[in-house]
Amino acid sequence: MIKKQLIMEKALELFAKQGFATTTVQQITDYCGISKGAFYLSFKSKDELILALIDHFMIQITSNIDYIVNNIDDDAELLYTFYYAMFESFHKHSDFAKLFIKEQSHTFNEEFIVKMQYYDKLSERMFLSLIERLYGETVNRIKYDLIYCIKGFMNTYSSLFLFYNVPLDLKVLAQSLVEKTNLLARQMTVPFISPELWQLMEQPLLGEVTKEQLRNFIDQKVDELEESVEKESLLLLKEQLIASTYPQAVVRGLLENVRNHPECKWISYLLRRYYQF
Amino acid sequence: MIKKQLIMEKALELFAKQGFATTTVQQITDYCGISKGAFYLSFKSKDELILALIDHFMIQITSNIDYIVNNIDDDAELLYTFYYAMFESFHKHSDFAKLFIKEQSHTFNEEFIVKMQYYDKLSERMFLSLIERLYGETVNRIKYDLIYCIKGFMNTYSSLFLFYNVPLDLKVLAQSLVEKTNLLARQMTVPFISPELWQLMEQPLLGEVTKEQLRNFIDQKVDELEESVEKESLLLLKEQLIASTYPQAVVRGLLENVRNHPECKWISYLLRRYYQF
DNA sequence: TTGACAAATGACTCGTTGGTCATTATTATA
DNA sequence: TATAATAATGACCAACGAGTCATTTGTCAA
Repeated sequence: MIKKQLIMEKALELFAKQGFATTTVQQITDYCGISKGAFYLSFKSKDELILALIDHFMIQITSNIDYIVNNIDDDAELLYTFYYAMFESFHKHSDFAKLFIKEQSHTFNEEFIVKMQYYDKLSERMFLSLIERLYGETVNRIKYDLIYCIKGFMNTYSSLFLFYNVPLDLKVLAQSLVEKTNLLARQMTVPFISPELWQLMEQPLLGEVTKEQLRNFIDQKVDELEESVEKESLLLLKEQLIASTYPQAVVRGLLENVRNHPECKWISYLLRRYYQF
Repeated sequence: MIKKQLIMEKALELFAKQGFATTTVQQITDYCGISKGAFYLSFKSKDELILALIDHFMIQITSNIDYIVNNIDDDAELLYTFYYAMFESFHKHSDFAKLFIKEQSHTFNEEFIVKMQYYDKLSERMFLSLIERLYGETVNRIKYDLIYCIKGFMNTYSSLFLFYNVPLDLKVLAQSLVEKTNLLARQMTVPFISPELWQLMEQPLLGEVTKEQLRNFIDQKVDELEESVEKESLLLLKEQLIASTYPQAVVRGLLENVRNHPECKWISYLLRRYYQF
């Protein structure tokens, strides 16, 4: 388990620097100070490694942002905090962000493409719910364009500080993007992306998670965990899924217990969405 | 010469579909109906091929846009026409656009990176001169942010129609982006990219072409060309570089002769910049 | 100390692919 | 037609790198 983490860390460094295809398994294992065979004890293949990396960090980032956004009551702060948290994440995990941007369009591995599309749609959804909450009905006609503008901002501004070594003033960046977004949201009148166009692009729909899937996820995680508050909380949350016995406050508390454990972020995110907290 | 073109066309198709790394030389030659050896009569390596493709199309697109923008007098139309021409180019050369987006970050080949940075800076320059012409002094503090917004728009909106098979209404798209750009240009007050930050990122400066370089370019092109008006015009333009004997009108005329020949677009673009037409 | 089990090693296999070159086909010239 | 020059071919080579597996090393309970 520790070995796996070591490989992921070291590999990420190399991938960010050289790209996935040009980094050999040998390089990774040399850099880790382990043998090539040891690599294949932790990962079935080189592809599985990058898939694991993507999941690991996207889960971390997505669920973190989602939590932050859902715990801000004041709409005036919302957008600012969102941008701030987003770029803070990219900055903190800059190696991952580089990898993610560089490898955005690996055409070969089917599973990889599906995964990327999944997270792309996921973030679009996040943007959309943010927009709807902030501007409500008034932006109905232009909301899909807003999503794309936000995506554009994220893209260009993040590659700016990722690939040039420039100092990064997160506060100004967030402020600046808040202003841009507000200007567009409040005054744009000519949308390009109509609801129909949007639907055309929604083809590979983002499925909802079922109760059974959630239970499986929890079972899996529980096996990997040591005895701890997190593990106990997860087990209780599983009980709750089967037969809801606890009041909402308890469920929220249990989720809070679990939220900060890096291994549980994804599950806690899914559960929060499931319970619509 | 014809063979080279055939290879470029067919290879572009395959690259757009499968990516550069996963397309083998064998696949390319099979698709062209020629032998593997024949490939290496036209290109020294597989890398040289992609470099040639990038140059070929970027020159085409860049010089075309530049020409259009420089031949519009009415500022009211300018931005619209710019966006329209830009996306029309991407649409027309969609295979190239796909390749370009997909391979934006090949870390391995040094020459490739330099080339991409060069064209990136080139387009930034184009955006900047457009912005300065349209909005003048008033946008001085926010002009670099405007560049990045435009880059962001180009990026997200083009991948939208490149990778999803959706119908494309160029007019609405251009209109929509014009509105967005105008809104931002006229009301943005919080820039993120300060002049100093901009300078930090300008490190690999875009060199000016010298008279000698231009003469070399022309000599090279002249050798490749059949007897034609274009060839004669180029020779005269070379004379003019050495000892300027003709009035401006003549030079302009000569450039006009050369402009539409696909092989001469780049030179005509460089000359126009040199003479500041 | 021993022996059973698990973890780790790295030499090796094997498929792939960019690039070469001796040979053959084609065209131009005398 | 003969000869030279040029174009084209595809079998072959060498390098590389993902993944395997027989063997060694380490661990721990009896």
